[in-house]
Amino acid sequence: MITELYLKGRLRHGLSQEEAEAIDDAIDHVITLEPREKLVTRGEKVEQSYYIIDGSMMRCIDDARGFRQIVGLQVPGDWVDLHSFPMKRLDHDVHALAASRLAVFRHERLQKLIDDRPHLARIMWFSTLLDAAMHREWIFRLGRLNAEGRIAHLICELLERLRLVGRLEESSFPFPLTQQDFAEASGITTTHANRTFRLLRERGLLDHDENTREMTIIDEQSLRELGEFKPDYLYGEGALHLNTAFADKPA
Amino acid sequence: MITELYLKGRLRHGLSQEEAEAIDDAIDHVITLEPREKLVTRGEKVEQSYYIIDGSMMRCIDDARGFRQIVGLQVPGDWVDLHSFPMKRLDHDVHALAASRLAVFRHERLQKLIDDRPHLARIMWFSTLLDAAMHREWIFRLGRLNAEGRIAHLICELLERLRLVGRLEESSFPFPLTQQDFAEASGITTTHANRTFRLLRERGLLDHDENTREMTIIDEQSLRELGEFKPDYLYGEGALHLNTAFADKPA
DNA sequence: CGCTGCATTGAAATATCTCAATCAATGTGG
DNA sequence: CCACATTGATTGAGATATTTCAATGCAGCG
Repeated sequence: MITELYLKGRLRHGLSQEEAEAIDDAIDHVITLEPREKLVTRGEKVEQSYYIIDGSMMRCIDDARGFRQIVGLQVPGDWVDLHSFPMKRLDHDVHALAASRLAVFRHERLQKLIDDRPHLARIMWFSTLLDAAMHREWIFRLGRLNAEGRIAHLICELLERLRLVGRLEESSFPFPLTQQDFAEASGITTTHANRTFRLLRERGLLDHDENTREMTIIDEQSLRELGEFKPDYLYGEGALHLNTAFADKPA
Repeated sequence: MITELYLKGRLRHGLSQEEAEAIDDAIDHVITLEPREKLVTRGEKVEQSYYIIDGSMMRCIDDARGFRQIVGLQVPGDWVDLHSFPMKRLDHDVHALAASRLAVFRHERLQKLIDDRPHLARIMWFSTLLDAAMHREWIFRLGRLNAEGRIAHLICELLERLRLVGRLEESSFPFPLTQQDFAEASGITTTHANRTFRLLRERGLLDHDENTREMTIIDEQSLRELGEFKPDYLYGEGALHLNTAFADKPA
């Protein structure tokens, strides 16, 4: 199954086998992207949405001087821009981070998919609401935390999301973000992001391999405290058993 | 019509008369709130959603020390927490700002409403996506703008949203936010918000009546430049010959 | 080799926060 | 009517966080 990670750890049990297959069948084709390749430009009219099979993407808005604010990061199992299906255009750009493989869904095809299956329409609605919940948490992160907290929170979020879809091996941080990316996602300068990482290193919360350039998370618990990270917003349900809205009626 | 402002200036033309009436008919009852009254608490399980007939609301997340981050503001014509319909609980608190009148929709009733009318389901999906677009713009606002820009941007957004639903008379700012509220929505301290307002006043962009405590917007154009405000993310009709998603198929 | 991209550091400038205090308007109880 | 508490706006002075600008180092790569 190409879309096997969709909502994994969240509502996967709310999808019947038949529905899951119907989603897979609705794929138009699969594309691959180079690292950092641009996929969609703000304002463009779009006719299809993308689902991440493998890789990672970012969504960003540029300021007047051309500096970038990352407004969202997407991992395997996420739709990059499902909201463009109802909206028909995006209010932000979309780029690949790592080399990525995406499933392309034409909106026309999605329309048919949900015409036949109202339950799938609500599943898809639900996944765009998870994005919105993450947006709100990012507003909190930028509005209330200092540089250390912002970076700690972001790391915790990514760890948790990768864990949910089973893409987290060991404790090394498997996400292709440079310090500049962290800065652009955290509303701080690259210089300051660098100094912040040094602080986190000095406190023994994480480490950075000089050679492989890979980050290792040493003390996730302390990072959570520093970033005031509570993962409930990633589930849309708090405890999985609370959400019976969709689990009740698989198909 | 109680919900006559719903999506006004946006997709109102995408709603047929019959659909608009069906929404009104789905109202369970109407409640009123005192200024600053709390409506929903983060994490609570909810069985209904609220639509603002009159008044204004805020959505907020508290930090570890109990300080508040406002993550969203709602005006007449908005749903406060439509996302709780698919999500079943909220990741943030909801409070009234001004005295408000809300229409209450039981989820059960909403379910019936959209079971019969898939087009309405998509309309409601669309309105939660508008919220998400505003969230993204707030991430940009907090991440890339300084205090002046953040406040200017917020003022511009509220002016534009009130204009869209026809609730903007003259140039005075008709929104019951204190300087502390502005601070809590902008990731700055109240003290600094105060100094920022003084700056904006000294530059002649706005004014503040000592007696009535009312703010007057003098130079909206300059505020837009300062806040790098581009209203496209609000998906208003004016900017939106592109959005034909729902206009195509009113019922 | 000499690129290029990314990480790193220093020093000075600036934005913002913290804490403490004052003021004006409003509302309350007596 | 006054005394008093409350709320929101305002200000000052010093501390701190973050930015800016400029420079260096290091690794991979053609």
